[in-house]
Amino acid sequence: MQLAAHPQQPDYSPRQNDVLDSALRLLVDGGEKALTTASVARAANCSKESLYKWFGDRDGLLSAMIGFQASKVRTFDDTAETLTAATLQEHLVLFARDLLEVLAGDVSLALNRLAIGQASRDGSKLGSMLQERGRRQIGKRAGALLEAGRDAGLLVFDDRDDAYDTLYGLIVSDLHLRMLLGEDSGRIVKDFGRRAEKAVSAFLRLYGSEKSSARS
Amino acid sequence: MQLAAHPQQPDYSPRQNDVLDSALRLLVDGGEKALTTASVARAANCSKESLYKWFGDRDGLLSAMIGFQASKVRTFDDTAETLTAATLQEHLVLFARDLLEVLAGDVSLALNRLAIGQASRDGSKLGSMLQERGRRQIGKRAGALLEAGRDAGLLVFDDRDDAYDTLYGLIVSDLHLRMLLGEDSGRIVKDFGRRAEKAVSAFLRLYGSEKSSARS
DNA sequence: CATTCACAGTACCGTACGGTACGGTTCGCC
DNA sequence: GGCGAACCGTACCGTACGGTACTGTGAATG
Repeated sequence: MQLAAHPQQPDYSPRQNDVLDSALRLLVDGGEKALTTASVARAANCSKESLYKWFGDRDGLLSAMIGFQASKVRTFDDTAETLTAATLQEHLVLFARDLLEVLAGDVSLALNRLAIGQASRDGSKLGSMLQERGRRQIGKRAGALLEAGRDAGLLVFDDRDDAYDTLYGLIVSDLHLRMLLGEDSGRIVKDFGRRAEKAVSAFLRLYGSEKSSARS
Repeated sequence: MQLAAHPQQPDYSPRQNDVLDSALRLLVDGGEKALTTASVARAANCSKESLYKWFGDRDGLLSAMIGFQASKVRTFDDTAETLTAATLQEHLVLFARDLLEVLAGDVSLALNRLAIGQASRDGSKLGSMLQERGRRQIGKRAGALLEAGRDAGLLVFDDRDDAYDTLYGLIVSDLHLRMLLGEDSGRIVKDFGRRAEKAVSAFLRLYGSEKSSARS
């Protein structure tokens, strides 16, 4: 479990990180409407003037929040050992569970709602930022895993992105969107473990070589 | 292509439908921020007072917009004929294409963004409304198709919802979310036909009986 | 001690929006 | 013609928010 080092990026001071933490908390609790500059300043015990000095304007604050949160997601590579059919499946299930946990997280949902809300505005790089630092990053982990599986003769596919797209769809389907829409959490079965296993099982039936016999 | 008759619902007068149309147009063009009561009134050549009389308040207008749009989606059942392996595949591909077209539609994207933006607020039934009238409705069509396929011995599954969930994931994956995030449309391959075929092919490999030989 | 810097706290400004009230106009009805 | 309902256009009100300016304060620096 290693924090991903992001060489680029301005990177903020500890004090500013605290402020961003407060802002994220505020966003999670009350949605975008609750995220006013005044309320952020009050929650973080700082002045509005400092907010504007550090982040430029409100959009700058939002971008900083996304970048800050992204800097905290772990991107650990776990494909050191040589893969067997069993370990490949295990790693895939682990990946699927992690993906579902991340997508279902409070902060992730709040930030995605925020970015989607801003998507209609022209400039707003929030969407692409989230896309780049979120899905792309976790996708790299999956991509490495898939290629390792292919190198071990356990998976068969031409295009890695296609395979990953299929895997993602099998794991998530429209669950993410339903959560974003605020569907009563009671109706969403939180059994991510079972869902992950089923998705991986289906994926292996589609892309597994005959060498990897996956029985449900 | 038959309009679905929705017996329930208040249903608005033609004049009010025109207003809702203008409001949707406004939402599509400028996002939620552009959807002020004043701008709606101006675009629809009506008075704000009438808006408040007809829809109660701003939230009532938003709800009415969703209900209005949902009343326009066609839900035609096309499973009259007896299914063969070829026609089943054909119908599934048609369904997949329609689904993608609907999800990629301007109005659909705008309304989903709106509902997601409001999801953090407590009350806001917008999310469940969209869910109920959108996905549920089109899901009924898919469900009927899947069960017809099973009755014809072409598909094998225990739980219809599980099968539909898989089909949906294979078709859409995270494409919907990426569009909602406003990903540069240039990067999204608009080749829905090809995507639909690949998804259905994978689905048939997973759920098709040996009776239905699907070659890619 | 004097100076400077970073910052909190607060007051302030302009604007924009949700919602309401009112005058004027059209249309149907008696 | 007289009357009322529906409704448009606009003016209006209260409030909330983004952003700026100002004052006070504590800590570092010389």
